[in-house]
Amino acid sequence: MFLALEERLRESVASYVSAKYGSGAPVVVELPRRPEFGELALPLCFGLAKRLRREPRKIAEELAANLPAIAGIRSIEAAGGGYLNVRFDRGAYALAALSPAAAAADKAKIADKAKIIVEHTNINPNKAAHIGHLRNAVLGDTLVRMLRALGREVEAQNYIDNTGVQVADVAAAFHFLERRSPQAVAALAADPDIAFDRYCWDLYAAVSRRYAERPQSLSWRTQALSAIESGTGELAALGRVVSDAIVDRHLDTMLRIGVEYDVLPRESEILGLEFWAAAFALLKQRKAVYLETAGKNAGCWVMPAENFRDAPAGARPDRERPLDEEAAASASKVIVRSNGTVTYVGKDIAYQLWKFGLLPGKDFHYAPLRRYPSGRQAWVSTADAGASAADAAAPAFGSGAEAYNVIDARQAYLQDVVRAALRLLGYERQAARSIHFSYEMVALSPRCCAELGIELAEEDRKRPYVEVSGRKGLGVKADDLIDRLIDTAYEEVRDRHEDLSEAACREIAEQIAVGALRYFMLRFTRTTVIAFDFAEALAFEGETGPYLQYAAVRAKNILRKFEETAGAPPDFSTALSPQAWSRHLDENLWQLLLTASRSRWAISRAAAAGEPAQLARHAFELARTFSNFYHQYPVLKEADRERQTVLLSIARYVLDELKSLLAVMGIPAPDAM
RNA sequence: GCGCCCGUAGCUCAGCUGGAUAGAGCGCUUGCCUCCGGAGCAAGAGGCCGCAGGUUCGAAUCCUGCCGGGCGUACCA
Repeated sequence: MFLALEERLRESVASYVSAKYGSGAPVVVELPRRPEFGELALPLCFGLAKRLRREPRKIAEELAANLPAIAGIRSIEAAGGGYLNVRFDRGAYALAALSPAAAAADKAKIADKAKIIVEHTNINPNKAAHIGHLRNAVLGDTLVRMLRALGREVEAQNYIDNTGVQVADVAAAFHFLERRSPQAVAALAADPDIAFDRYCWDLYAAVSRRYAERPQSLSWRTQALSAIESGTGELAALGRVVSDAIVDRHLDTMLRIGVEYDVLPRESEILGLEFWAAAFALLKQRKAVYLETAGKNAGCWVMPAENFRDAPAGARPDRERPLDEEAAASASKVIVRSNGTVTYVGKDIAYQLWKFGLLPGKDFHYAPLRRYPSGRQAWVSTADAGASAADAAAPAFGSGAEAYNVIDARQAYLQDVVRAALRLLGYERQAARSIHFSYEMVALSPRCCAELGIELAEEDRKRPYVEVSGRKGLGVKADDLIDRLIDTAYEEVRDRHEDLSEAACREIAEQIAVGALRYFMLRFTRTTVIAFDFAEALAFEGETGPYLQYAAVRAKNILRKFEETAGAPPDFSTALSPQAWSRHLDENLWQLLLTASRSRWAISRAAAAGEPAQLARHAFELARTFSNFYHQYPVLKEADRERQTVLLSIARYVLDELKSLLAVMGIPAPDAM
């Protein structure tokens, strides 16, 4: 609704201005900073002023007087130093916003049908998920939901690095430290009394300590790594048992917060089905990599640094000291190690190529992994063509037109290397559409460390925050945080609802916990380091998920109580005339309705900016405006029937829009709180 | 050293492609239940937007240089 009108305004003004002043510049439309300034503002006269060498205010006045009428817009006036303030025809706008046609018209405008692949979560399957992984999953899942809400086809992929060092370390720990067989570990993983992911969390920290204390035990890692890569032997079997069981736990954890995946491509298949071999052949053929013969990288296949660094120091003429050979070698990126095994970057290059359908003749086989309660089916890659019945039924994964890689900012360097590989292979367009959707880490605040009883090293004590480290076992586990959120919410719900059963309270508490957690992760822009603090994460008041949920509950209550006492409400889309709207639509009501009507605009703006936090902000603004309305307008006590219908229809409309915003953020809308 | 990110109210953060009087939440102070549940509403105090230059009619926003802080720069991912 809002989007359509904004579009119409932009086009109309642009064509008039280009005809009158010959300016082809795109017309920028912004939200006025104060409501008195109208619904939209055009700052274009400032730009015109320069070209025309006239005062912006004068141009604005001229435009305001001469612009042709635009349907749905009541007035355009000059304001301030040269703004054009635009006011809508409120009655007509309200009527249109509430009509089912408005929503349908928005949905019909799907710009692009091409498939988008969003890769997120990507947790090493060797230990329990922690809060950093939650940020990744919430950002990724919200991105998926935003794009889907805008009508795009989106494939959610969760890449499983089941052949890397981290899994090798835990496999080695079971083998060498605990002397357990794959069968014994499988039994451990199946034991309902043992949280296997937590068990591995501790074991991973233990083996890392062991490496630090006795470096010679690092040979365990080497043995495990090569066993896993060849796929044979006890250590390889351990690796499989560990990673499969942990992946299952991760899916459980993520499902708790409403995160689902379409497909889990695994690194074992990148290797086993020779995706990597095919990619390596391409890289060699294009001379994107070469075999280093001297220096510290001797025996490795490397990619020279100038391919992925825009301005290497040696290439800059203003630098007096050019890069010497030693430095050049150390800046190169090793793709294949001297022992012949491939690094993560190499495997990721193969994966990215597959995502864009650039490995001819290569595809995974698939096996069904789990069916979500929502009905969505998750698949996992497999090398085994034997499961052919299911395999044949699997959707066509991969071959996307665009890929978002939700990966934390610390991996920017590796992402640059992967993109450089695409470019070197001649896939310039795909490289440009392989987007590193980066975000800063979640660290632990000093207070949080104190609360967890973590003893900090001397140098860490002075820091503003401490990095989470799986290797050190330092962090807050995702499930622990979710449990605490539920417990805290449960106490609150219990206090407020003596009428509800324990199970009902529990369900509401879970919804509140998810709302609190997801909103917490979304409030921050992607470039902000979150210094995690329990007090902040567990807050349910102010700008929090539960505040938004509470606004929805209040709207539901109004409508429910109305129905209980007065029967079915009228059809709001037809019950009121534009005149009726104009009679009752005061400034507050108008601002509320207007804010609600901007939800789709907010989604597309947040998607375009790649910043889910903007969406969170908008949803909060809507909830806040509604809370004010709730307090100020006693809907059920309203004696004037027509006025009551206006109020009710606004409540209905806000509820619908708020629910759709919550859904895009993956936040449940409880019936009661 | 080089690259990227951050520095805005006591604290935690917004501020969209430069635009109108710099915003929110928490905390603090003060009001508000004859109520559709207060996880709320209203009001108030609180800001050399790190510093210094520059570009511009106009800079929290763009450029340069400093000063703090973080991350990266692995044959880990």
